[in-house]
Amino acid sequence: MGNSRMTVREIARLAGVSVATVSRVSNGTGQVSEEMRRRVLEAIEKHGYRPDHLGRALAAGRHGALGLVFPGLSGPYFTELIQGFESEAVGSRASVHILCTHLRSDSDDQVLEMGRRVDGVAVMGGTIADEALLRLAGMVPVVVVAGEGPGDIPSVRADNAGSMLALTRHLLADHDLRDLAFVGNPAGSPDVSERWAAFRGAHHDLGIEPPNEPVAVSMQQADGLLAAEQLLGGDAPRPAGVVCANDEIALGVLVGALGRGLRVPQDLVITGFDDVPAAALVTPSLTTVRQPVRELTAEAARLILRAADQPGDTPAGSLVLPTELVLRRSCGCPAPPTGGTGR
Amino acid sequence: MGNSRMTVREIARLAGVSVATVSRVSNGTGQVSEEMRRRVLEAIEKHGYRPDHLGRALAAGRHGALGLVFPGLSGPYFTELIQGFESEAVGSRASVHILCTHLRSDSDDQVLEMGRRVDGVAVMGGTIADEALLRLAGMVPVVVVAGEGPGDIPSVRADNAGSMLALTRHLLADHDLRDLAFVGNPAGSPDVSERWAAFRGAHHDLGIEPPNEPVAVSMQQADGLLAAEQLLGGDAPRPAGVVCANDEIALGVLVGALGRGLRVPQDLVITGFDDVPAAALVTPSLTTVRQPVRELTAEAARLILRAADQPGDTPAGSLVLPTELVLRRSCGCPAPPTGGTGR
DNA sequence: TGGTCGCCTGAAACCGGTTTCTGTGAGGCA
DNA sequence: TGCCTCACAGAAACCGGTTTCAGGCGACCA
Repeated sequence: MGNSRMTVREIARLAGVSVATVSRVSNGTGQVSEEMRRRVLEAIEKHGYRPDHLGRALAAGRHGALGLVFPGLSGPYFTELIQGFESEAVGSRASVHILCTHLRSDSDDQVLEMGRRVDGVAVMGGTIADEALLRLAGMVPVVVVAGEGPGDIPSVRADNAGSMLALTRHLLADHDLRDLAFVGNPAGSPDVSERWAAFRGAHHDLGIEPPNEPVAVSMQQADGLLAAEQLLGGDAPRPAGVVCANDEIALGVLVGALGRGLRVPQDLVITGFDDVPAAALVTPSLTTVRQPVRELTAEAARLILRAADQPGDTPAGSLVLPTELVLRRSCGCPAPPTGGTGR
Repeated sequence: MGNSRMTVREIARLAGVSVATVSRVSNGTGQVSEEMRRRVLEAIEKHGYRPDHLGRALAAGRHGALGLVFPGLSGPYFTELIQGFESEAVGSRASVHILCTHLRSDSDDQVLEMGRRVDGVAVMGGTIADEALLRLAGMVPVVVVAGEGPGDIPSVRADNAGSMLALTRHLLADHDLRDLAFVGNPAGSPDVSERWAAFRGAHHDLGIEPPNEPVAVSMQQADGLLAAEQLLGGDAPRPAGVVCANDEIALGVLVGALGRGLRVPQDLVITGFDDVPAAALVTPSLTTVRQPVRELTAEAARLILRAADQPGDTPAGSLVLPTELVLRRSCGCPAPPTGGTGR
């Protein structure tokens, strides 16, 4: 028993019924007499039959699968994105296809190929060319996550600008800091681009000259350590504060600063973005911006599933999820009143 | 043009040929005259036809997809695993389905469902019940990654014991340390279980009494911070060294120790496992064990693809990839001679 | 000129399901 | 008793490809 080679016709033969009846029983659709149902269920049970996914998908005209495209996996941000997406998709009985485009020359082709295997795709902003994105959107529903798509492709993003504006203003105005550095590569992702723009914007609002160039590094802790080396290792005067594009970089800068004997925040202020779990636990705890990362892709999955269900529906436009400034010790603020974890 | 609703029959009608000819041309199989080929290619080009994946998969009896099952995503270790798998699979034109079983009650069912959608599955050790694993192996080729499967299911693992034995012996014998703590939950994964066993084994080999209990926490940096709190925060005498189940925990402990004003390695020795990029860059640089994480899943993908190609083939047995002890500053060793990154 | 061989083509079967459509028998009502 | 309705079962079409199989036709050979 339990052979997976069973087909609906084989079960029909064994149960002495037609394939239509087997299909009806196994799907719970249509009218089937008690006697027939019993015979079919018995045969199904006895031989461990489970309908083949391909046959079913072909007949239904839908794959029962969702795609997720991202540049490459780096750090907790991406794992949260994946888990948010996966959780929502599996909840709707859809499987999840992933595609890392990073360092792959034919990624646009790969994405189009994915478009023929799934019912819809979520694409991280800035991952593939606009032209490929538009062609993809011509085959299946597409949602851009953490970025904006061309045309009327809907998107789900976090409010980068609002909180980064508030954070930078807090450092400049409330803590009266000057000479802030920004660590992160605006060309690397739409998110960082928005954060860098808001960082500069806050300076301009207050009539302060912002730095001309960011310290353009990638988004992992190791990159933060490299940035620390660059900012703190030489003979150049060190900045008063380092605004990092994400928490991982910030943790790297923090470790680099502590390893050099600097006191944070007295000698150097450091801030992050994302509010990863470690941010609340390091000493000093990290001032950062909390964003609903999982919710980003979960919402994208919901949009895709809805669009796949109702082909004629109009795209949902762009959705911006709120973020929240989380003030902790590393910017010079006193420890939060209770517990101090901020979570 | 470019309508994705085109079918092989439609193209055949437009080109004035049979569906068999269209299929032959689009696949490059069989013999087709130049004239026919030209007409078919013209129609394909003109209408942007690309064969539907479901129909093709159904006819071929293979999905062109591989599955990867893991408990949940935490940290760089898992992202490396995914990327190793994805890279190898996409290179063979197979798409990648992922499934996070973490905190999901029906994960065994989900895994079996995945078994009907892919040509083979790689499952992280300790992720699903043995019984479900055996049933899955009855439907498609299965490889266990970082662990051992029941029955004769092949597996790909890193040599945890060898390097952890060497590392612990190094701390006990070469640095003459006593009272080492182990941070990590052996019940959480086969990897940690093996490392904990080897940690104790090295003690026994040298006639030293190991600690009875590990500091059982999860595998992320935040958990290392919690472990630091537990080990260094109270009034109890602090250990001479902390052997961590992975680098992330170790970095957490390191940050916790530095944040408390301790000097590493003078006041406290810390070691990790994995050799993540940040390990070489922190101050002090982290003594750890390098393991070929991407290679683990890449090898698993290759095994699966091979098994899917040759159904009668015997399973490959278990494969143990070598690991390497990387001695840096955090155990008390002098800085490596050149550059010091160890990479 | 007749026979054989080989190249090329298309009709049809097949992969494994779902769904429509037709038909049959039983039961209710006049 | 005759007619109508309704519940239920099965044959067949369908989803979109691939592949087998049989046959047509031209070339080559005797």
